[in-house]
Amino acid sequence: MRRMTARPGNAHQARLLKLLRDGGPNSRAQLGDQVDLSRSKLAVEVDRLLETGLVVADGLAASRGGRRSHNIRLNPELRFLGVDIGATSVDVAVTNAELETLGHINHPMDVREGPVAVFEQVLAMAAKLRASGLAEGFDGAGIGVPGPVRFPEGIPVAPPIMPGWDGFPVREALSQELGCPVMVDNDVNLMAMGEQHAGVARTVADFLCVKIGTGIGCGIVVGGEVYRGTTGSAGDIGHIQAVPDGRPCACGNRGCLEAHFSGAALARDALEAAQQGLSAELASRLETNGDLTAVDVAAAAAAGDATALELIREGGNRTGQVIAGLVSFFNPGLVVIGGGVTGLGHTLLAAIRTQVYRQSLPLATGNLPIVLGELGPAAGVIGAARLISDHLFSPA
Amino acid sequence: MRRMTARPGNAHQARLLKLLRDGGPNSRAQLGDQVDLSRSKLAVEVDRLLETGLVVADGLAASRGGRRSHNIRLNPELRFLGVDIGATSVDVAVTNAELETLGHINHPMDVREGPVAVFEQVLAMAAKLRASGLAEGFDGAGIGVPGPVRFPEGIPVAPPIMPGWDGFPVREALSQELGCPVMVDNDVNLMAMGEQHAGVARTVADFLCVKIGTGIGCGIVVGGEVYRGTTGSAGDIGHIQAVPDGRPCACGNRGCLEAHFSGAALARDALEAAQQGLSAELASRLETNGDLTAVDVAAAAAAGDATALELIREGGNRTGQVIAGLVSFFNPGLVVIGGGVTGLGHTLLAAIRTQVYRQSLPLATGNLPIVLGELGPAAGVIGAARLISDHLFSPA
DNA sequence: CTACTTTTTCCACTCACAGGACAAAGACGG
DNA sequence: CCGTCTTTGTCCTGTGAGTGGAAAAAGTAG
Repeated sequence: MRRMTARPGNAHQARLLKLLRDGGPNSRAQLGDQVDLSRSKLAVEVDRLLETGLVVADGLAASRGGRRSHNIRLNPELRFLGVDIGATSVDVAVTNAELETLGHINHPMDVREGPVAVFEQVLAMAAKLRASGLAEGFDGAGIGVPGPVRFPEGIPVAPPIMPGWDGFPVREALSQELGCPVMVDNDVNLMAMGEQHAGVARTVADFLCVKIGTGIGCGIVVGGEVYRGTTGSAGDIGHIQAVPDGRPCACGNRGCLEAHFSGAALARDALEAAQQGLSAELASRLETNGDLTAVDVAAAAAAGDATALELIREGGNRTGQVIAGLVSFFNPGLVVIGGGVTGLGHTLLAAIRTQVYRQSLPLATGNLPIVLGELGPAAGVIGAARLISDHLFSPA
Repeated sequence: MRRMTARPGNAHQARLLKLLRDGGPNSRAQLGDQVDLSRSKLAVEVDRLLETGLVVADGLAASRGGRRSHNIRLNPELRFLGVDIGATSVDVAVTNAELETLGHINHPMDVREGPVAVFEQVLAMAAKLRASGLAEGFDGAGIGVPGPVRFPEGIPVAPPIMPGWDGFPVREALSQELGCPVMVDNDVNLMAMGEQHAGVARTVADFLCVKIGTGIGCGIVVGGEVYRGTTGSAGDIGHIQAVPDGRPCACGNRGCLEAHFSGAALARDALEAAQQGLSAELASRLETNGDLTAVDVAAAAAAGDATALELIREGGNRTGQVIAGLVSFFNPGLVVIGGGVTGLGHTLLAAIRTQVYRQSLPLATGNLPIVLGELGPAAGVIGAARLISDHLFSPA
């Protein structure tokens, strides 16, 4: 098919598109219940949307007691590409316009290989998804990168863990290659959008989404909108001091949260423990794999290894301490914990909760859920699809 | 005069009122340059505003080369009352509709005496201002209280330093007494609004406003709007842990920022130092006054007293450390330092700056001014007037 | 006094939208 | 099977907001 290029012509159409995206097929009458428009006006706007091809008829709706109505839905042939570039792997997914994941693949890849190599990989993965019949082309793509982004231009700025990406015109380059509109954002922000769209944060206006992976970041949502800060580096909590005069960090300071707890720090601590003979479990895993990662620590903890549990608990305490500060400051309605270390599960969560509930004031914590993300590795790509759909479903 | 009760009838009128508030008298043509409306539409809306009495004619404008235009301005008889209830004193000011302070008085008062006693004082001060001819009555009042507020209802919730205020219907009670609309907010938020309206933050959309007085709080402005959090306690940074296992705090924890640096903590430390004979300067002041406050420390520091300087420097370091974390998290475009301890001046500022610039990443600090508030004790009352004017100049 | 600007008013025209009337299509009871 | 009721979809007209051009009003500059 020819790719869609139409955009909503006004705010009403944008509203309707978003309702159809979030609510699935709907009759005109049901839409009318949700927007404050006269039936005539609604009919006009729906007709225009049908003309653009963004929306198509979709059979009869269930009867509500009288004349049955015809459903309409977003064009089922629309396809969005969601790309989540992590520090050590790339996730790519295809969704329809309702942001349902149709296919999702993951490939290990070091982001430090630079934008050219990474994009080659991303394009190959996109081609693979296309070849498997899930899409003939893409109507838009959202890209998440593990570092701060100058959002309007879609360009990474001074990303600490992505040497070689600074100033690279990601948005422009990928838009060219994919032949469709592209939006770029920090991967943590996308995770927050993902959990907001389809995960635990569906009903919350103000929340924090802490992602603990190779590094540590935090998505900030204010009034339902992602807050990115003055230079796009908001939520960069990995380098908040967690331990006075603590471990040296790559950033040049000491005691950064990231230096004490993150995928990388955890692997290092586990290796140390294994080598010092503190944990038979970890040592045997080291023997087998030749290396240790956060996954090994999670497995060891699941097997009841005391050292692994202690590592997780201590890391959780550190993280919880920082989050407690953020909770006092930001007073969110929800805190979501996600990222690669979600596998550490409830040991981690319990440690974080303990710190936050102990250190922050009751008014801020009284009704504050602290939960694990619901979507796991899909949060990023769903958030990416959501990002581009928000863009495309806004008036031009 | 009869008090104004009119409100703008639509968003255009609201926009015009705010332009006149912030820009002073303006001709229709000048207003036309700032709003995106046709001349005819503009004329209609201005006429309606003139009819309501909110706006009046104000002579001829300066020539711009052609026909001279007639200025219009907000009714100069409109009066707002700004009230800033601090922990240890009350500020009350009268402004006109352009938020220019016409009179400002301050009275020491302990907020712990409870809402009834405090309001008696506030009403007496308002009466005094009225009696001095500055106002015949008030068209609206903004109230700042030193604790979290459930904003829509204007009711303090669980305020730690204001026993007896929890759940007291401040908005309703004062509205009754003053006979005009009232809005209530946290005093720190009002300080932020004040600096935004008439101080250092005029051009910044996202900034933090740290107020160090008896306690420590932080106003958060996102996209030009004050962010209050889910339960109204956002910005409550006084109980963020600044020193692991540090001093015990009234909140039950240890090492809270407020326990280590605030007006109260500074007075306590100064007293200790004086009694231990570490500072002749402080000891002599203790002799004279029978007590020591932050003001004495400021004076001693200004006189070059090493102990006082050290106290300030250490407090600034602690505060700077916490602010550094907030800067990493929030990535503001500006940090304003204000409150009672502003008298500590550049010694304090230098200590804070050092910590922030050292601990936060360059991307966040690169272009980040950290400055003292410009308005001093007037910030709160101006912010209060701004709060109620924002409310009254919005469509009903 | 003349030519040119700027401001203000006036007016006709467009357009979005509401809301009623009516037709279409089904549910349901008899 | 038929008539009545309910819901849905379409048509149409009235209304009010708003635009933009023309012209009048009131200046400035030379």
